[in-house]
Amino acid sequence: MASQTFLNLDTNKRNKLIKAAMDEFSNVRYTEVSINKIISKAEISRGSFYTYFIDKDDLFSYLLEINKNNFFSLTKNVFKSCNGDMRESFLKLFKEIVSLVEINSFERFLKNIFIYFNIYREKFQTPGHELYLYVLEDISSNSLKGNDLEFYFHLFMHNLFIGIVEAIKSKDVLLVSKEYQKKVDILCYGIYKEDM
Amino acid sequence: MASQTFLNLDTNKRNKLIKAAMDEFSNVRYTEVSINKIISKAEISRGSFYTYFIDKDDLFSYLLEINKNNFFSLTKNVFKSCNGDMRESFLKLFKEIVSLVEINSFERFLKNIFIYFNIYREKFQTPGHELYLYVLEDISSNSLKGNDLEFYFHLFMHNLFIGIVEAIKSKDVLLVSKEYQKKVDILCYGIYKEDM
DNA sequence: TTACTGTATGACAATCTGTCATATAGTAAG
DNA sequence: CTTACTATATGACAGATTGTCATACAGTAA
Repeated sequence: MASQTFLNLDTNKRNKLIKAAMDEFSNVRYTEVSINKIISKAEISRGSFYTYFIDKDDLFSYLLEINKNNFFSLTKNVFKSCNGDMRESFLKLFKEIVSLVEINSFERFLKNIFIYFNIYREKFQTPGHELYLYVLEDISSNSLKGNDLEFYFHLFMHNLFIGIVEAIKSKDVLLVSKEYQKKVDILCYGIYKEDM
Repeated sequence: MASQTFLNLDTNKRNKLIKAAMDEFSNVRYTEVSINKIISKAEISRGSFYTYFIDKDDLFSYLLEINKNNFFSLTKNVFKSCNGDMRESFLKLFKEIVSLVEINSFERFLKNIFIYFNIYREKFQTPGHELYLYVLEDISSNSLKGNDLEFYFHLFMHNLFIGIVEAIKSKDVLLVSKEYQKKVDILCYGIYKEDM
């Protein structure tokens, strides 16, 4: 997961590789991402690359890692601005991320994150728990049932991920957005009538 | 998606290829599945393979297709035996599938189905709607809110998939099983207190 | 016998990946 | 200064993979 050698590298050289990798991961499907193309774009030798990273998965997980912080702070801020209400926060998060995707036009990278997340998860740990701890203080659990805040949080977060993928895929963001809201409401209030 | 040429094939020859492909998809990660290995195991030429299928994804989607029916009828039967109750049915489905996985020891294939489902979904349509129509008559919607039965069904189904992946991965089936039940209950009754 | 259609084949070009022996550069010690 | 050591860089190489294509074969209909 990014060798010391890589971290010791001159900033420019390091960024050049990161840039090249981000570009590649943003333009083609994960399966088609070619280390060859990345190293030639970054103008480093094949051998060097393999002293920095073990393989494609390793590189990908590093890219996720360095993008993680943005996501963490976005989440925290949204929760703050919604007074910690789960429903509000996750509705807002969805909107924010969708517009981020539209603006930054690295759909493909996000797509890869979300679509290949399972691959990633097969090898690496998700930072889910870490994220939870990071925003915990900003979540309000007053109006929630039971004692499973972390469980709820992960569930909502997962649902958010799915929603984002759908939004990126379908391009009919409005429809997907409505469906996402429905799902959030189901998670909040359930599908069974109350007098059951 | 399986050319006519392939479908015209002598049954033995066809099954030999299916078997070889199933084996391969059951033993290694999707990314590592090698068409080379499949054709040599099935004793067909490289050229032949490519008159049958376009590429790996195409082959995979065909394998899913021929496994689909088993899943369809399992689902239908479970719904019948649970008098159409969503909660009961999806709890039971989970148990049934988990034990199926244990018995049949083609974990890797199922793993690939579930883990690489997103890849599949990127290219192909899921049979979700078809399945819904197939079991519709056996679903009871009396005690459910609103008018979104199909939406609910997909949501529960998706949740089931996630649960199965987790079960296959973790091997601590008991824990995963409990978490799955929790999720089902959240989908049924929500996380917010009723007097909200 | 001819012509046509459907199917099979494996050599081929174009990749790609991970490794390794070798080279280089920078630094610390004698 | 030079010896020695460590960190880093390199690209050739072996091994594999993929998709294509010209060619061949076989069965059938005219």
